[in-house]
Amino acid sequence: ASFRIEKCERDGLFSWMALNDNKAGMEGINREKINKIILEASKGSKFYENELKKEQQVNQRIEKMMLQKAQITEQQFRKAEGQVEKLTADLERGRDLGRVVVHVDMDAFYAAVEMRDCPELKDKPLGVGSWRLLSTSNYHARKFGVRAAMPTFIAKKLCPNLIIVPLNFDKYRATSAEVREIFAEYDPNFLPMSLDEAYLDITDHVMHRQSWPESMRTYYLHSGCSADGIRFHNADLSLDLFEDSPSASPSVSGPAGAVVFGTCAEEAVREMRFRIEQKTMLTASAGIAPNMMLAKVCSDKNKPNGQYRIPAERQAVMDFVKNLPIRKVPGIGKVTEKMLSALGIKTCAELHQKGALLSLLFSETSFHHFLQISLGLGSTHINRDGERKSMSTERTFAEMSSVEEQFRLCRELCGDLANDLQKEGLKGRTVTVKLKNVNFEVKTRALTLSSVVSTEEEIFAAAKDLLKAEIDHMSPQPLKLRLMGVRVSGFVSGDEKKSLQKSIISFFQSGRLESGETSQHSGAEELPLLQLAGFQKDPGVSSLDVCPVKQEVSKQEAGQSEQQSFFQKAHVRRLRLQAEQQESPGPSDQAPAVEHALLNAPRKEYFTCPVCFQKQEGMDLGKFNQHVDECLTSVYTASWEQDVSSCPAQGDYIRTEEGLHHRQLQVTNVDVTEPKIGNGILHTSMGHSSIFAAHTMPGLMSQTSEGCEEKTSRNSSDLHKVHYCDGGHQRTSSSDSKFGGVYSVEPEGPGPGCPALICPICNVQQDTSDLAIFNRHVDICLNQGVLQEIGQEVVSHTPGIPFSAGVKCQGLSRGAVKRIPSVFIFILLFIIVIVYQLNA
DNA sequence: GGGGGAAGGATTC
DNA sequence: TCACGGAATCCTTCCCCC
Repeated sequence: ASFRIEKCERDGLFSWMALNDNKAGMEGINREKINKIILEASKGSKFYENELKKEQQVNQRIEKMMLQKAQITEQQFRKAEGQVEKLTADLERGRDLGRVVVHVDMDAFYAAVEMRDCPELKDKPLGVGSWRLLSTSNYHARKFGVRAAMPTFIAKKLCPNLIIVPLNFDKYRATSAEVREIFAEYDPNFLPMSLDEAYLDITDHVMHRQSWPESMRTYYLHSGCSADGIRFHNADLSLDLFEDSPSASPSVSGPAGAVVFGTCAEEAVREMRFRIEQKTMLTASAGIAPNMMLAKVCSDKNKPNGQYRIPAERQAVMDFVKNLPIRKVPGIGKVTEKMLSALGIKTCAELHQKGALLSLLFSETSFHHFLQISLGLGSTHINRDGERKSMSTERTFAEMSSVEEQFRLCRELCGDLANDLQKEGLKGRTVTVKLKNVNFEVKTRALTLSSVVSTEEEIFAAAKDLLKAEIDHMSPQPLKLRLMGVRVSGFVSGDEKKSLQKSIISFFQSGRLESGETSQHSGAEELPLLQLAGFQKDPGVSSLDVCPVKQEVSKQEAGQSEQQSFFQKAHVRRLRLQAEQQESPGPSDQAPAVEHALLNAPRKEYFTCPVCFQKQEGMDLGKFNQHVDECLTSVYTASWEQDVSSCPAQGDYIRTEEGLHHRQLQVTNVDVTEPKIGNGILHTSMGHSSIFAAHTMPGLMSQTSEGCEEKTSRNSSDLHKVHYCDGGHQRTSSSDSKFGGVYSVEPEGPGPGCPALICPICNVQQDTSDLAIFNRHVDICLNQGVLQEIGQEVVSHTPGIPFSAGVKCQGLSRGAVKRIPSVFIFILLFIIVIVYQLNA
């Protein structure tokens, strides 16, 4: 390593590690001296080694790019030039100079707040952050080369007198709120980018301002009192405000220090900055331009405490952009800078000159971006409605090799993330685990689930499998980590949420992992019958968890979760029994008794009856089953008394969590004494439409109403397509459903006011209004599917990992089907009840 | 070939 | 103090499946 470093030093390749002085307040500093100190301090560290590695990777990319460049023919180049010309003309046509966009950035925000609240710090070099890393520094410290995101030990080497102040986000948030109040007066829809910066579109404000009387543009200098009670006079602070543009200075007059601002955009921004300073004692810088990209660059131009405006004219924009270093443009970091630099591009003008070359060497997206920059184009519409795409939490720590600690931390992170997600009411489908080893190498491992997740258990169920996979991958070497993070992304949109609420299928599948997890040994290969019954994969249980896992019952999760809890608990019981019966296979080599201990945090337990929805506490599974049987019997008995030959009518009631509902539930042809699968079809009537919940079992051919066949294979990921009817028009949708879909049938067909009888299994309309005949047909369909399914081995084990929920059902005869436990009837009932609930 | 997922990387504050 | 963050977004590349 030392040889490599020496070689690099010789070759002068340290620009990669050198100080990034692309920051206000760092002009005119002794770069050479500072870089030498940084280099000496960094040399030999793991971080440094990793940085060198990264730099070499970029160098390889550049070499590859140069090879590509060498192979470009004259003809290709001419063609590219033509395309660039055409695209440039298109972009020019779309140029919009009509908006007045402002980017406001508070100067050294955290440091400025600390200095304001502790004036003794005002003239001293200050760093704000931890003893590991600085978040920012004041302008005194910047003169020494101390800047944001610098490790504190290096900052101390650069500036031994540096004072370190810890972060105090509550204070920054409070100040930020004050500033935002002012922003809102200029643009109620301003876009905050962080605590200290925001974009505003003041086009409307400036327009209205033209007719404002002077009194509305007059503000007063006043004395104030800082947070710690020290008196100050803002007149001192505000002097700088008017220095950058004397010609446009507002007039200060009168004994009270009245300041009158003008009507143009620059005056409006100056007024805004004045008010910010008066209110918070902090200065802000601003950029005014026709688009966001330029406004951002401008706000840095006269930092600190200054502003800059690019007039809304094409030539002014082009003049500004001409000599602008590409590194100043947001979005161009050190990698892009280095790559472009290798092509001889350092300014935006050069970026445009080499447009043809760039179009041949970079992706279309990148090239378009470059071209826009070179023309001084950017977004003129401030998008305030952007939805969050992901949420994550991560933590850096001292080296961690213990599997026990790693799993514990993983669970903690999942818990933290779950809290954050729940605060914003978000549920996502993809769980990503981020790991950084002690060599600073970062790995991410992601898993996209079939249903959305948001609770600690659900997230942890996926995250720990991902973590486990990495631990196993490293085995027998320990996984030495310095950072772990968990991210949830793939949030459902508003529409999807609605559809999810409606979908009983996804309801059942909550917490169940997709096929991809199979390879992660996560126990996706559960018994389909159990899946159908809602015996979903316990989010806290993977194939690793042979020990019983208790379920946490969140009080916040009403309704659905309560119903889920029964199945989860029953599943847990099943796991427990299985575990007791089997020889304990023990945890996998690394993982753990510890992991089990972690997973087995004590939790409150109770069952919720899926029939009467009453909470059943203090019962063991036997007693609870007895209760469910009794409930079922009473439902069956009641349903026998109904006239099964008439069309479903409204008028019956069903009990749900919310109470009794005016809905009908019919159960026909059910043999109470000997429940038989498929021997009963359940009808639900929802006014003008009937809802049938249908399941498509693995290996079953389901037929759509248009006669097309959708093959469903054993691979659950193949079961995405759901065909369903909607107002007579069949649609195909990609859905979470693994079992099938929800069939909505218009009340046309056999009789007025009666729904057409469409078999929910084969999806073919039946030419009868006789429910008994129809039921017989569905029985046959259902039995065929079930027989096909259970004729196969429905539970597969991950080799070497006994999955305790596994129940083998092989080679069952038709007779055996008739003796399938009451659970199946019970499952069907449950489906119906849920359908009612959701539609109620 | 297109779409989607996974993984890694660049960039910003 | 012997040491380099956390959160979010977007992009690219690779791979698999249809």
